[in-house]
Amino acid sequence: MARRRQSLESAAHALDLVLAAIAHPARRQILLTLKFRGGTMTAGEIAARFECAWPTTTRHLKVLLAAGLVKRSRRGRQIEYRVEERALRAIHEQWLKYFG
Amino acid sequence: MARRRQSLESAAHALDLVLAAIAHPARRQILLTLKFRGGTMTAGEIAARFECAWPTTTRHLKVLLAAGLVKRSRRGRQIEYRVEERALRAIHEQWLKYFG
DNA sequence: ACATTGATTAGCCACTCCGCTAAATATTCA
DNA sequence: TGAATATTTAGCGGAGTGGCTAATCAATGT
Repeated sequence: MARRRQSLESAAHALDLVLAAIAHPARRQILLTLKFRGGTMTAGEIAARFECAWPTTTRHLKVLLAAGLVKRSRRGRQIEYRVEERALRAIHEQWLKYFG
Repeated sequence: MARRRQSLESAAHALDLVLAAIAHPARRQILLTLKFRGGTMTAGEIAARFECAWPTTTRHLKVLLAAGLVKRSRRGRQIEYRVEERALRAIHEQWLKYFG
């Protein structure tokens, strides 16, 4: 039962991370851009498409990463980010579905 | 076309308000509580169910109100809040549907 | 080894958010 | 009118967010 409680708490925390992540328009835009362009882009490609400075984009990516909304992997000198749409399902599964 | 652009911008802004509103766990809890208890509660009933001080709850309600997620109406000395589930649909209609 | 390219981390600053308490604003009732 | 009740508004303070520039790390090519 303690385990059950803990897993519920983790789930709640996960939802929290996801909803906090998508609360910022720039991060939603990053996810959409990734999705629209085949699901995978390098950090540079992403940064190039946004007005804000590269380090700012990096930080947004870090928030998305912490929420599980993107994964990354190094590819030579570049780092590839791919969108993890699965993580978005928590929004419905853990919250939205309770409403009509 | 100017009108079209403006309406898109308003929609984007509306989505922004909704997502910012539900980013906070207390506000999600308020919406769930409202829903669970028949959709309508007075400010006092809501405040009584939360640990934070009454003015804090009032401010959360204000954020939800600005996002269109609740409506309120005075009922004698009390103020009734009701959940507006319709506003939640923007999440799917204007963003989530673009993902798998 | 060294320079170059790709990306992150460090650190600063302005602003917002969210908790609180105290004061103000309805509305009802005596 | 004045007291009591229900709720909001004002205003403070600490913590977090998000923008920036400068510095750093990692991988490649010469």
